[in-house]
Amino acid sequence: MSSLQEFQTRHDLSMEALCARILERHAATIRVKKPAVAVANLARIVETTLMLANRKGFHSMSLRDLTEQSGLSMGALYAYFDSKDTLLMMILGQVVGVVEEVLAHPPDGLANDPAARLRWLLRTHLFLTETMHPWFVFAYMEAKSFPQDGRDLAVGSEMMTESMIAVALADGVARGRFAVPDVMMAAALIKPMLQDWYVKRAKHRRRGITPDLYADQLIAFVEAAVGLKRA
Amino acid sequence: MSSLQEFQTRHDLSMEALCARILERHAATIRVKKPAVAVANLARIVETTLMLANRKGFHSMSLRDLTEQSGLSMGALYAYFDSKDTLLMMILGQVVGVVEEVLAHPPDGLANDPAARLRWLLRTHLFLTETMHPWFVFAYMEAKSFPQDGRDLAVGSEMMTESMIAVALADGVARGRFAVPDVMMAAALIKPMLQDWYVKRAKHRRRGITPDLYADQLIAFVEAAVGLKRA
DNA sequence: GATTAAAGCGAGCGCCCGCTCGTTTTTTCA
DNA sequence: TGAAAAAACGAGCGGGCGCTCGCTTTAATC
Repeated sequence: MSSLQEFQTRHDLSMEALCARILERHAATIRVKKPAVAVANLARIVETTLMLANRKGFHSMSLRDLTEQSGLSMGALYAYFDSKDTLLMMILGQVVGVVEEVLAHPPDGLANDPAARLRWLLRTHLFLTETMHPWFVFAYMEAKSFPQDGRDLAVGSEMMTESMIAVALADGVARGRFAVPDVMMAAALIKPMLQDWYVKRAKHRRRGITPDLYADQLIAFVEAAVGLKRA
Repeated sequence: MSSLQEFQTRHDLSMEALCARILERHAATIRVKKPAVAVANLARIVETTLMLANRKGFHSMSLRDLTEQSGLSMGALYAYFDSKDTLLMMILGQVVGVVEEVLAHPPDGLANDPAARLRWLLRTHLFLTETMHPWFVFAYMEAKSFPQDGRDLAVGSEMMTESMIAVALADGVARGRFAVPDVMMAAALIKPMLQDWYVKRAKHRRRGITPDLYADQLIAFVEAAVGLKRA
């Protein structure tokens, strides 16, 4: 896997596909029976929520804003969630779920090449957050105001990806490919550079940096930092 | 300058000193005449605001929360600001002002040593954000909900520190000390590692990482990444 | 210790919030 | 085609919001 386009053909992360998953997960509480209707409306709701929340914050977005922008009535909204917090948790849960799915299964053939595995991790993370940009901005920026279980979910997800980086680094050190004094610290330094892609995407865009370009530059920067030696 | 303690003796960033500066800046609108009283109450207001806003978001913090936690009445609060947004801008303005002051004046003797200047920038930024931790968390997390001029202020401040890093890198490249393919990109990658110290301080603390330790490790990581050659 | 200015107080105003629920509209299917 | 089921509607509810202002308390001055 090497380009954003390839990544996006491999994984269906369209709004419809993502909302179909949300519907599955919350079938018990969503009152609308016909899946086609439910998915379409969930898509409208989530799309609008991400737009408004990322513009002025989830808490500052009122449900009246949401009805106006989404075209659904107040009553219709409450057929999909039973409180504003539940709406938040639907979105967050989907983000965490996708991260788990996409990152936890690196392709075969990378098991014996820590440098390639690290490259795959960085690139895949960037392509994932690029594809689901507003979702990740939402999860990152609203984390502070999540209910307790949402906080735990988000922190757990963050720790998981960080430790995947750490494992790749440790493997590289063991095989003599990397020179890293403190593996956990290095992983902790790499993570915010990954996150910066979506947190400050407007800035990077303004500078003409594409996801592929950012990936290349980040990988070069990290490989120099961890002292990569040719195999 | 090499340790956090040294930094803190050099710069008075106590709550009182910072609020005295806020008072100066907003003397025109603050209705309380006696400086001693005004500074003391501003300190209570700002301290409480940072605590509540960093816990659950500035917008979710009500002024009634603020009266309860600060011990001041509603009327007393409005002797210091004329709207909740003004309170926000007071804090933000002080953060931006201090960054300007502290970072814009590197000590003499670093002019001809880009590696030392880069080290000084990284260390000083970390020590500054460590000393004013809640202020920086506030400015970073609430940025999205700033009024337009606040956003511009924050973005400008961020760009300034980033370009100071970029200038040091470019100087190093020109003098043959660094090997960096794209100076602006490298600076853009370094900035989020600086910010991670205060954004995720709880995590680093849990791992026993002190500011001095983080500074050492970050500097080592960055110097490897930019290919530092001995002078 | 009286006078006056400074500081502090907090109930109350109008507004908008999240959410409910009786009603209407649309869809389904014998 | 008409009755039942599903979906959508939106005015209205209690309550908390930012903010004001007439009043009380504290401090300074002679």
